[in-house]
Amino acid sequence: MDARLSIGEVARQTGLRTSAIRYYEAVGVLPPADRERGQRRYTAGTVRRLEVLDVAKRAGFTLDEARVLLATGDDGTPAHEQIRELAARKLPEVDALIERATAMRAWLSTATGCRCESLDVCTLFAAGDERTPPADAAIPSLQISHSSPARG
Amino acid sequence: MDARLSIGEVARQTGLRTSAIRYYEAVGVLPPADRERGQRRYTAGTVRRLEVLDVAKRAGFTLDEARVLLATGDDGTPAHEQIRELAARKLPEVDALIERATAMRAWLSTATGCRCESLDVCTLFAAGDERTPPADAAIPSLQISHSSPARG
DNA sequence: GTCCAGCCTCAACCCGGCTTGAAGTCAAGG
DNA sequence: CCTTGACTTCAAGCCGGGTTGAGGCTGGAC
Repeated sequence: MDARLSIGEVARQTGLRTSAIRYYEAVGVLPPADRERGQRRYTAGTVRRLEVLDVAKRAGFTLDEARVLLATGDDGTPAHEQIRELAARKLPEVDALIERATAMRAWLSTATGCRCESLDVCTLFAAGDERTPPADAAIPSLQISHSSPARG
Repeated sequence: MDARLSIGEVARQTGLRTSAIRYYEAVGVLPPADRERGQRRYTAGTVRRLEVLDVAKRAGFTLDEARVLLATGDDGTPAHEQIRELAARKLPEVDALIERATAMRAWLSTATGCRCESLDVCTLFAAGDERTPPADAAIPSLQISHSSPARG
């Protein structure tokens, strides 16, 4: 169960490079691994965490945020407090991502069939308000309510 | 209609910084703008493109790919050929993104309620095969078919 | 006539997220 | 023995996607 995996084996199982795994340790996303004659030894739990990390990254989490997701106390207790906080913050973002990705998907699949002549006419680029598209409301317009990009 | 917007107005309408807009021009995502006494002048079309760009970026497109989406000939003709190609390539990726984001969403919303004691027990971190979760199949496990990360 | 806002260019910098390379350790195998 | 391969550290480099700052022009208000 704690089959003491080498970094190479973890890399193979996760599809990551060893350099990335070391990097994750260096920046604190993974806890310092146990050493056996100087070499890192991992367990299946690490592989699970790296899979969670993979999904989290693809869902738009930074490594910094992912750190919270993967953080546990010395006893292996997940940091539920912080996870709940993070979750509350990120849920709307993930929802927005899904909404946008879905719009993009529709747009792309429409795009594969579009043959119109000019941008001014192309419903793919129609804006909601400035140039009303040809009443053909079935075409996704990529106009999603967007709170203008949060900028520092 | 081609209301000759200044870069500042475009920035206001899109929520971008002027530096970003100039950068997009520099890297070819936007075509070189018309100049009026040295200053860039845009039309509503540019604002539309920048909105498309925004969605595309959030759906995981790089600027390089977005360039294709926004590319038009001198006549304003969308580059449908390339858009179709790109769409065909990206659709599965966008689908995967949606799938993952949806899983993440479910996970996060489960996470807000989880109170278990240890990682080994926490179903949030359960792997599909090594440790079967407590038969409670309603809990999202973040185990999504994943083609291992494409690495150069 | 001088102040200001808003634009211009260009080079430099920054940040996140790794990768790469040099130099060294260690265990097993021929 | 000596090589091979997998590991170690550390510093430096790279890429995407911008931001920042210096130095300068321009046009309108006071």
